[in-house]
Amino acid sequence: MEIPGVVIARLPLYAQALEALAQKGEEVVSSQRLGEALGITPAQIRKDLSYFGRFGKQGRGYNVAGLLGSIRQILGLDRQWRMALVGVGRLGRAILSYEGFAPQGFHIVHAFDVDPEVVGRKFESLVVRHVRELEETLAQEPVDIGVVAVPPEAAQEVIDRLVRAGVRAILNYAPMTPRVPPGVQVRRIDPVVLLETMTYYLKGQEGVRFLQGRDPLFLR
Amino acid sequence: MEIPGVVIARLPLYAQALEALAQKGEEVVSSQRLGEALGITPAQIRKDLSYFGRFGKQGRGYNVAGLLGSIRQILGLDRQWRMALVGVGRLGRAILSYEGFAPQGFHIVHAFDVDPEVVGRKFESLVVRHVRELEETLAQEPVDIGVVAVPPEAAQEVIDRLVRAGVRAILNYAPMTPRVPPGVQVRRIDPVVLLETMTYYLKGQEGVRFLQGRDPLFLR
DNA sequence: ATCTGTGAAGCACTTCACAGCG
DNA sequence: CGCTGTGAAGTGCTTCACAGAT
Repeated sequence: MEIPGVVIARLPLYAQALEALAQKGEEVVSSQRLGEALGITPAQIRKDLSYFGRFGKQGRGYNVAGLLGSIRQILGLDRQWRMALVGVGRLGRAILSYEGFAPQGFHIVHAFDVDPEVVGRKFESLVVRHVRELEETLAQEPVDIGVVAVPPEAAQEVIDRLVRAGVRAILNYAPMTPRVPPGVQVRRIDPVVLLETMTYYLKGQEGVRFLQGRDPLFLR
Repeated sequence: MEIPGVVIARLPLYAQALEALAQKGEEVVSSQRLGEALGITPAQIRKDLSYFGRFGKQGRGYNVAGLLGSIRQILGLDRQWRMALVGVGRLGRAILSYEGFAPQGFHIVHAFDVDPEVVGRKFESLVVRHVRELEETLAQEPVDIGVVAVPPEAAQEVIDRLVRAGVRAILNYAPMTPRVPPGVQVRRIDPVVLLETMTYYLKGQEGVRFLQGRDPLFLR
């Protein structure tokens, strides 16, 4: 059975909420309560989970730790993931020093740049290599995911090279839309694009405009 | 007429692509070509634009500069937007030094934190105030958008205070889902959540799994 | 001849509503 | 008796296909 992409996109939110519940010591949660925490209908949550199996107990709800474990396994978070960063400017350094990746099993194991000021320097115990060594490095020590933090003009070429080097997932911080072959995953991190989707609703001066229709998945 | 949220979410992508075309000196673009640049069908683009008016010339296409201007106006980007940052740790400082906001009309005009090490210090010519001064500061110099870069445990309270202070849009960098009253816009920036939506497709070991169904809007 | 704008059809996701189980 | 799991119904977005403009 083929699972809607939008369902996969919600699973990490479920996992995040379940982690918070687990940390509070909650052992059981109903689709009702989980839905309230996430602004998602209980029916949606039950339907989503039903794509993957039966995780709940009727009359009781879901075991928090158990469901969290199941979702993590579904998402492939029961292993470590290796990433290569390209672009070690201000943004790239912020990404390198972000402590949120490792606890979820994501590790930046290579960093590349073209700037002679940066190549050879060490950040967070990683020596920056020149981008020209990208293919060679990834051939010897492959990664699962490429993280792109270069200027938008350079991003397409970097992504092409990552893909040719076998990378099948790209986390793209550059403000542009890359072209990639089918089967290569791309996700965009672009705060300005998100801001621009909010100003539309703000501009109605104190107007009472709401988000219409289905919540388009930058859910909250 | 009420416009689907998903349509609003695509407009910034159209604007971004049009800016790139304008910079290349292109004067006219068809829905076909624009769609190819964005991985969106031409019909989708024409339908989206038709919600707001008739911007094209039959037989020719769209004037790049003209359409860009129209979209910017629709999104409310024909003015400046004031933002307040809460949380001036590593992430907050990276946000403060990000040069991508100003060119699109977004300006951080206040920065708040609770850490005595940080309060009173100056970053990018902004003096960090204590969060206890948030309400007073925003009463005197209001902002349109709140940017939240505090630890997840603190985020809900910060967002509550921003909303009570009149902020109706939140850009949330904290890895949690806040509850906000209806009419308040929230957008999430969470690289880990996006990574986790990719690992699902990666884990099928060289498997040929593709994203199914409608592209869930973290489009590329 | 080309490309837009759009009603209508198609399709995918969401919500309903209830059987069934603890 | 509460809550899950799930077919069926409902809804809204996407794509089609073509009239119409240049």
